[in-house]
Amino acid sequence: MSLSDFELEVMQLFWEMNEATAPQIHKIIEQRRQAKYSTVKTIIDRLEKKQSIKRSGHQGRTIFYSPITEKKNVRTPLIKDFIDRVFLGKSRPLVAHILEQEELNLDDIEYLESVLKERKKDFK
Amino acid sequence: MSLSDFELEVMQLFWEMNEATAPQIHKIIEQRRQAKYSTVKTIIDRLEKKQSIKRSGHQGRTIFYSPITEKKNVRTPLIKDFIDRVFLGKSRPLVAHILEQEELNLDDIEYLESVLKERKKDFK
DNA sequence: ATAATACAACTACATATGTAGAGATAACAA
DNA sequence: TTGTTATCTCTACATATGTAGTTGTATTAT
Repeated sequence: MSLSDFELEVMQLFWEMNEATAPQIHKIIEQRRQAKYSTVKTIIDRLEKKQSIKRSGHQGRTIFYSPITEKKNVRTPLIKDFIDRVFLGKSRPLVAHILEQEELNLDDIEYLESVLKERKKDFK
Repeated sequence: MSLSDFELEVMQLFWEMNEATAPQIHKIIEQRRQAKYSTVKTIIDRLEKKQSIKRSGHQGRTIFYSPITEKKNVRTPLIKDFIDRVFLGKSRPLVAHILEQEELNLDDIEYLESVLKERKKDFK
């Protein structure tokens, strides 16, 4: 089941925190932009219905949730879809764009060089 | 104005063809999946309303449309949004994923190596 | 000239999504 | 113990999107 932008934003928090309550998530989102508690809770309810998170405990009435879906399993199809939609399935121009335009420090560059070198071995 | 998936798919065709009619676009989409003419025409109408394409001529009643928005100007913010949404703004893990997982031939790899080498010069 | 066809223009509708209010009640504070 | 607060649950609603039907008429074919 695919996730909406807001749902993905909340999932990122669950992946980071591993376990969190709706009030906790709300407080974090609130620092980023205006959002009512009930809005955030609705997103969490939808994530639960989509089986991306599950109830993992509670303190009093307050429910703790934890991720079910793994980050990697969400990201991988998103990347493929994105490349298909925006770059007609060709990853090279996307990578080229990022390497040329997006923020990368020397460490990033050297790391990516090593990844490429590794990948190159398959062809020799 | 952002484009939906379907709108983007149609824009890709306009970028490729530079000028096209609704029936032409419909015939192409139809080869990919089931889609009525009126569905495709609705998307084209929405692209026109969003000022992504404009009427560039006609033959009889048949209208020719051409892109207004450039591919690059649509792609660039999409890439940034994607990295923000899916990778919390960090491009390195996205690139690493693609370099490791997505299809690349030797030519792609050598090209990307050269891009990296070029980019590296900024740091020296 | 008339019938058939193709296309444009308009309207409609279900679903997903972002957004939030209202009501109930458990937990807490005085 | 009783009022206050925090939290859950349920409901609602506007907009974007994918999908398509209908109608009118210009164009084409016979």
